[in-house]
Amino acid sequence: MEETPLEHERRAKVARWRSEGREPYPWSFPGRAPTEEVRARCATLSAGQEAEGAPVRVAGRLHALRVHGGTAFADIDDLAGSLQLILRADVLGEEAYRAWRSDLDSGDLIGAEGRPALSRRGEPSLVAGRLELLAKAISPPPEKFHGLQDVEERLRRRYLDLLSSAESRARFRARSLLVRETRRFLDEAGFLEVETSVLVPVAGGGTAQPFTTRSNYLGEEVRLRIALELALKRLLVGGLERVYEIGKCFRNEDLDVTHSPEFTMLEAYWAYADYQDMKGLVERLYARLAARAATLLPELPAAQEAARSFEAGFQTVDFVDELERRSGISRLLERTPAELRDYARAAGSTVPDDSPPGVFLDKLFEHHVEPHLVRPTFVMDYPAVTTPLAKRHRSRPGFVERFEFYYRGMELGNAYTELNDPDEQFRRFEEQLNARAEDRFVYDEDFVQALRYGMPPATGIGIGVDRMVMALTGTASIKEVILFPLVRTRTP
RNA sequence: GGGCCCGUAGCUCAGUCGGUAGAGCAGGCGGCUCUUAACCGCAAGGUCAGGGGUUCGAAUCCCCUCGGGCCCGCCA
Repeated sequence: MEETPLEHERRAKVARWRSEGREPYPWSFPGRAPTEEVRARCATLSAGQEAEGAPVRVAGRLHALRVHGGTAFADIDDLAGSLQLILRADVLGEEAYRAWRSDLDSGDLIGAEGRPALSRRGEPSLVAGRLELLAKAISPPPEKFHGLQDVEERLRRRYLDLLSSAESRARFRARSLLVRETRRFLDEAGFLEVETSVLVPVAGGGTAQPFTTRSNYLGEEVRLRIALELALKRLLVGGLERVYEIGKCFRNEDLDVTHSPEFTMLEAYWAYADYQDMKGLVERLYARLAARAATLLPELPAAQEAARSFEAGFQTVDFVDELERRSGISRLLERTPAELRDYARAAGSTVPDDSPPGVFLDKLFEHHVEPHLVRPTFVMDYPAVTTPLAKRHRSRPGFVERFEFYYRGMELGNAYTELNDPDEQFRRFEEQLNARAEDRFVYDEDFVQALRYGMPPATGIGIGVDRMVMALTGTASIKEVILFPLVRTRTP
């Protein structure tokens, strides 16, 4: 690996430390308190005052070092905050002070022990009586003020993004805690978390292109799942009644601001309930998550706004009514497929002529309605044509019991009253097979077999976890909520 | 798949009409005991993404390649 002159300089410092018998990469730093705690202890001090009592130990990454002759100010970052260390020649000793002043580089991980104090200018600080190098950084961190601006570098080397951006750390921490909150919510509602297979013989539950690979053991081609649906419904047949899974799904398609080939899906299935029950569950889940995000990210306007929006509750619109209203096209359901296709074309879609009519309706909806679904919105009751896994509507012929929900023009999830009639399921799969010239859709025979044993009436939902985090943290691109998004391998 | 844009020092960015490479931060040396994007002085740091072409002369113009971004299309 190439070494820059800066790195050479830092490596020389490591060598010097070692030659003096000091370890630049020690094993631990016990008894360390979060910087937050020191800041809290400073709250009762007045400017220039030092706290009484036992010294405190803190550790973190050196972010800036301001040297003023016999005093130096060092800012360190840890997970949740940052803290100024005050290094003084008269506290550390002249010789030690001089050594630290020249040995420390930004990016170094250091530990300090000392007393909390407010600086004369009122900055919460720790007056360091002892310092320890915990890990020497050979490569310098990104520029301290602007941070890492290069989008490519941020994605390829996420550690640099995280170590230089408190905002990025806060976003990914929020993601983790929101997922934890989701689990807590579903656990409390009596759902059982399960893990089903990522490697499957048939990638069902959608029509997206799967990734394929090969099992040496089986000597067969296997696929990465594109959805969780068919596995979880089998568990309903098996009597697990309320199940959910949060896990990676894979679709061999393009990456854009709302799609990633590898993404995290939450699906939940609830026996003896229908899509109206699921609507209530979604409303309660999002109210809770948005409130949580708002407290996690108090300085983020988008998080505060999301909390207000979801607390106010969802509006409910009807798919066909809303589409007719927004597009100005009347009697949509009486239109011929050719008419619908022409409307879709006029809306800028290039769908093939032989697409099923439901596809045209979806395109029209995407174009005319989706951008307007800014506040939390349930879109209810879809025409049956594009939804082979949902149950027919109890009172509207030609419709299925399905809703999607939206926020800020982005689809966040999709729910049905689940189809559990094995014969009708078989027919719907057949229709889907016939509707497509290319055999992208392989139907899952064993799933129909499972339904023959009886699946309880149930509702189910799929929620894109990445999009959920985007919505609640006000993040515009899915790549910014995925730690290591898929990027092309660099060829030298 | 189509269109537009970007790639210059470790990082953040300038670079005019084609005239031979600039700043800030970081790093080095020196100064400074309350700064917080600290400050002041000195010195150093370049495969201008890569390759080819036009030209007396290319970071700059043209072509190709690589990587990335945005928009459109496709992906229920």
